[in-house]
Amino acid sequence: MLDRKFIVENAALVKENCARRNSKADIDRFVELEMQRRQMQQQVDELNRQANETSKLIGKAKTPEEREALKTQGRELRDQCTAAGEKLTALEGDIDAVQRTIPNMSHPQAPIGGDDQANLEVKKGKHAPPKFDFKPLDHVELGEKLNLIDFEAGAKTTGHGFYFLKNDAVLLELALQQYAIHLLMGEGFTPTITPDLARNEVLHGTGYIPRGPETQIYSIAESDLSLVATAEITLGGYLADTIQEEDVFPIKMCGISHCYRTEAGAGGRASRGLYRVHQFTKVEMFAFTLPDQSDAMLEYFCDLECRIFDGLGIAYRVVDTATGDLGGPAYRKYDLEAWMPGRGNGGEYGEVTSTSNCTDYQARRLGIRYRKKGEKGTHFAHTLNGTAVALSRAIIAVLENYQQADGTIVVPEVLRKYMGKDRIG
RNA sequence: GGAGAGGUGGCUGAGUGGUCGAAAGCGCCGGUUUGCUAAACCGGUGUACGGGUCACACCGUACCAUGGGUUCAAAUCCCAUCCUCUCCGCCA
Repeated sequence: MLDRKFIVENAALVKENCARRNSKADIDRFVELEMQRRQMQQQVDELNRQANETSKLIGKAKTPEEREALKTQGRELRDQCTAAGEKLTALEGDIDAVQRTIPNMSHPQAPIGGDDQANLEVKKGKHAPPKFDFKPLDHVELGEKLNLIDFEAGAKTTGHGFYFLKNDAVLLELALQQYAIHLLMGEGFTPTITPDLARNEVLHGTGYIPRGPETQIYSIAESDLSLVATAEITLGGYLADTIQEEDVFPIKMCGISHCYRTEAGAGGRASRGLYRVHQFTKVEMFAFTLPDQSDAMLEYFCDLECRIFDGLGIAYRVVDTATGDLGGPAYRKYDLEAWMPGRGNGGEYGEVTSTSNCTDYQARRLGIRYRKKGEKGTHFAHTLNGTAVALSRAIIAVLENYQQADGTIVVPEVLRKYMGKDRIG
């Protein structure tokens, strides 16, 4: 979330930003509520002060009569204070509700536009899309022919959008994980395997909203836990409510988790096969940085994502995400779209990874702060997240790009040592 | 799952109703002393919000796991929840 003081002092800028980001957040209402809250806070403080003063006098009262009179006065003051405090709490609740709908500010260079049509292609990968001298199949057909993916069984046991990976697809998934993790460890990331569930508070902190009408999140009944939609949630929560020393940054972590998404409202969108599923595995990168490090870290994350797909020998393009398509927490976001020969009519790019600089938007709610040497007070860290490999979509890209005329799949060079074979089928 | 113990500042750990934002020690920062380092000694050292200042200083309020309650007054008493530790059971 944004800083309350910042919103009040820069209401015009925040409004303008909301317009660019398709956000209907009511800034005027926020400012009005916030002014009321400040006033009420002062009132509560003042009443508290008087009540405290009175309490101290009771200890020093000389006569029982004086004592009783002071007690009565104290009781009245506390009652007033409680009443004012209740109003204050109510105001804070209202403010929070509005505040959390206000998106992050946007990078000045992020393309301005209402949706993904306005995304700006900024680069292409090293490899060109493959040319086939046969009609390429899509991953669903390939998965079925080679007995790699079983959607029917997934639907039977769990429901639409679930699947079993089988046989060499299992090795492929594990190989992709290993490939990504080894690469990231070589870059100084601390690898983790995170919990797949998180407290709702942590979800909120990272900008995810469980139990809303359009939530993407599965909640666990009778608890304050939800299944995570990405390890970004748990990794972001890792340093929640801590104050770090300035010199620990940047902190680079990565985490493997399962990711669960309800995909509410996604009906009708391109969603055949593994592309849009309710559960997949992902290797996620995450960084905590100082404010002046986050721009460079975003470029670095993007570069790593490119290296991972260049290494796999898969064609892709990178787009700079338009303001209207940024979501809540991101200040700037790059998506990497890999070439998927089985998609659309004769192949299309499909999003496989995404990296965002969330500046202090998540850190503020999560309470991730740092202290500068020789300075009073604290500052909020910046957080960034990026997909190293989303396994479901990476598997689509590998299967479709590496299919051969004889129906087999060649295993990308970099995965062979992890798979122990160079061909599927 | 059962029984017990406990959650206090960066850490260890006192504190059982007002004089407590909280002793003491450690750590950390500054200083004195000193060939250097160490030791010793002196001083300082939480966070947030608001007021105040050019900026400091300073003032107010809140915070001793979390949420309620009792009381004029709660770290301290009561209730609930969460978490940690030990033992037993169970289990991968």
